[in-house]
Amino acid sequence: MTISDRKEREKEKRRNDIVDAAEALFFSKGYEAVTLDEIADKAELSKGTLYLYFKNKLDLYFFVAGRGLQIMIDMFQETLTGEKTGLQKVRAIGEAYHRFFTQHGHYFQTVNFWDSREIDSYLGIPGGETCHQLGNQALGMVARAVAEGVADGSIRPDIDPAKAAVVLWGQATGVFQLLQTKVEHFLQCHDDFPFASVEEIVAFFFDMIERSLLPGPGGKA
Amino acid sequence: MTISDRKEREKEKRRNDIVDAAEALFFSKGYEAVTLDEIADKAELSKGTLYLYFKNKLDLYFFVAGRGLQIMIDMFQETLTGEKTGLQKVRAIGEAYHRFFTQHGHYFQTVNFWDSREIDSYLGIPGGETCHQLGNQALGMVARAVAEGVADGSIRPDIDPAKAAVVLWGQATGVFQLLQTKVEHFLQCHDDFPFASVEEIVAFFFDMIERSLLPGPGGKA
Amino acid sequence: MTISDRKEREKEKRRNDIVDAAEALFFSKGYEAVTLDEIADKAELSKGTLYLYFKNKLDLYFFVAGRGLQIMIDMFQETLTGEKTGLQKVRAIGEAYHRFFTQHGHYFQTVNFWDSREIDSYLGIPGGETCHQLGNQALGMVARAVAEGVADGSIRPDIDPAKAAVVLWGQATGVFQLLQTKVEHFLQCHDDFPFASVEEIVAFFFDMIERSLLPGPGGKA
Amino acid sequence: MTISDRKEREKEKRRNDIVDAAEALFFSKGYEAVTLDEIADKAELSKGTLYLYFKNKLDLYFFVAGRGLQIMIDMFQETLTGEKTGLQKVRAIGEAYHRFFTQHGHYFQTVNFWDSREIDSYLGIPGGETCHQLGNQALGMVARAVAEGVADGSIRPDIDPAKAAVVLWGQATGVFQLLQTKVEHFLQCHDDFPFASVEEIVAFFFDMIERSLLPGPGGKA
DNA sequence: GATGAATGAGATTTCATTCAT
DNA sequence: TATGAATGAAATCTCATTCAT
Repeated sequence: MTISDRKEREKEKRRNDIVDAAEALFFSKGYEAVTLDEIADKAELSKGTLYLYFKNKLDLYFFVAGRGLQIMIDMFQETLTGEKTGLQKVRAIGEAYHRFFTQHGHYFQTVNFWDSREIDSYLGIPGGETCHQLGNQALGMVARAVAEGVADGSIRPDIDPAKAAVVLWGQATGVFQLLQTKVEHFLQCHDDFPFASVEEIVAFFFDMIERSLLPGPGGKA
Repeated sequence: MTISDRKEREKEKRRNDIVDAAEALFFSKGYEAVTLDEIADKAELSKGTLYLYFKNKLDLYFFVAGRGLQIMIDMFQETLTGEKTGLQKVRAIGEAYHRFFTQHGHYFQTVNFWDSREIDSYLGIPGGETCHQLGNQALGMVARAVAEGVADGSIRPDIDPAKAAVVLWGQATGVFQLLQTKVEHFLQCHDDFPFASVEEIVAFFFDMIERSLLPGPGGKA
Repeated sequence: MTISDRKEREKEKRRNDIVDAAEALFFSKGYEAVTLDEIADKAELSKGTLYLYFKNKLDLYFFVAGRGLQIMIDMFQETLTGEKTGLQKVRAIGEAYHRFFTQHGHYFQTVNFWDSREIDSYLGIPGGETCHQLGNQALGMVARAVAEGVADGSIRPDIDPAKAAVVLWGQATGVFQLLQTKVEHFLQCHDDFPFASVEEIVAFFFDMIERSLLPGPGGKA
Repeated sequence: MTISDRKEREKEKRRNDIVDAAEALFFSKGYEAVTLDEIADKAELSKGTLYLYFKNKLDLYFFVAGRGLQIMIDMFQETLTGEKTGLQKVRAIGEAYHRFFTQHGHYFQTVNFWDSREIDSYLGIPGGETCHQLGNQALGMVARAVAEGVADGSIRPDIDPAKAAVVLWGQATGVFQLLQTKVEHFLQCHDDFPFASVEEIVAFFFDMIERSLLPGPGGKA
């Protein structure tokens, strides 16, 4: 029992060491620029060994993305403690997602990399499956928060939690992605319009979201 | 003059033929799966010749994305004719973007591919520069529509057009991307929540947007 | 004594189990296509354990070949019972070899695999040494039969048994090998010549051999 | 015309250079011990280039075998000039085959390597197809010689040329192969029987063949 | 301009074999 | 003895890109 346990733990540790090495490289050079030889070198292992632990380069990358998703989910979970209305929970998740984006930009990128792939392209790859699970888990948290908000009256009653979760998730991801890839440029080029800071944009985004969820006279006819 | 003009036109035509060939392949197999050999074959040219017209594979892909952006912008422009309030224009652009996504899913994907790249990775590549211009143009159209709305009172006055444009663009793109890559799965897996159809999700999204733009009592303090 | 005997027997049994597993795989997929992982799996052992019983993959294969040689030799021995002239014994061995080829085509192949290797490549490997012994034994049987034939007058007197044994062995092996590897094709492609059945070819071969061994006027000057 | 001709010739030359390099290595170390990197090095080309000219390592090896077969066939053709009876032609081919074996032992080995493979394993590989053609050609020469012998009365009339060709080919190949792989040992180990020299064995073999082909009283009923 | 052969790097994969436990 | 993780070398294959003609 203890022996196989130890083996299991060691195997897990080794896998982790590899992901550590890969992650550092992926973060510093991007997916395409990294070679498996480099990863093997950095992990002080042979290339063949990598293939004992991962199906291929993409699988390895998805494991990094999985880490990112896990960190993100942990941040969500942390933020949900304490008494909160549903709407407050939605906002809390949104802010946690934003903190995740800010504090773990590289992980956000890996998650996005995964997110922008068609499902068929990662189901069947262990790392991809993991991401899939975690992605669903995250979406479920949003949906549950919305449902609570509908139940406790902090969110307007005509909202379908599932629809809302998908839309909220897509919106936030899209906005953050845009900020990540184009932000430098937007803050420079104010030819037509004076562009605001990233923080202002994010604040505006959160305000928009809140408005659209609040109960009020604007209920869809 | 006329000679070099003709040369230029011929060169342009040839470039177009190549993009035609590349586009068909990219659409059917995705960027990575397509080889320049295939493109050269399909264009009935040698591989080396491709490099006379394009800097590299990515450049070629960005030219396809540029076509997509142009189509999208044309759709925007078309929809903006007639008497409309600013809010109606914003909605019209949103709906045109959605039509673009629906009717030109493959182009939407190429545009997204470009969109998810850091600026540095495409400035300096002709195709990338084109995308950059067109992307800015599109964003400008949104900002202008918002500004008009603010001016004509159809959009609440405390909104900054530039911020709003960035946020709106990111939101819509993120939602559509999510629908494109994960939609099949979402429509199947309604374990916790009954997932709605794509149309319902989109409708909900537009409703959210409109709510958040409307003038009303919810004005940010 | 009894303990080490038991150990020995157990070791032998284990070795046999491994050869059983390997044999099945080699027969179905050929030497190169089989991996030691597969063999270990099939034998329900770890890969490392295989190396406690065999020097390497080739050694293991030679053990299979050794089995084949033993079966062949047994078939030779069986066929030599009863009153027979030397020529009849030679023929009997030839027919037994042919039965071996027909009934144990896979073993014939393994034997051939060994046979076509240079001596240096298998001396020093236990399985190879075994094959070597058994091969010599088989050749000796042929030589003895020829010698008997010379003695009893059924084979022409100017024949040297050793030379004849080598030649007969090589001839038969070569013909059978050709039949095994190319037979399907030969029976189809009769463009220039109407190819006969395998049986006819074998019959013709035996007839040739007999003619060349018979005493008669054709004695080499 | 001349341009594409030159290209063709150059391509052929390049292919030949590669085969030259590969041949030298295969001859000195054997198929398995040679790596494609070595071949590329020796040919002063990149490994990728090898794959422009050959499907894989085996294909390359078969091209070497093809050279061997061509040399062999040329030796056959040379020997068939001049007035000869069918039987004399058969013998001449046999002796040429023996010279090929003696003077081009390495080529004989490559040919044998091919010969011992099942047809399915090399059809579909260009080099294998070439070998197949050449092998058939060689066999056809034997069959034709036998047919002539039957026609001119130098070979007994009840012989079927096709059957005889297959059998003769197999016999000779088998005997030579045995001599090549085991000869050193046979000439040493004369425990039971005094082994003769290689030459004597070959002479005996040819004598056997001739006896079995000659017209005479032993005609099969 | 146009060609296509050549490159060189790297992904992917496979495996026999070794070794620490 | 037995294990199975790790190795390291190699085969295979693919491709974007370059370059001599």
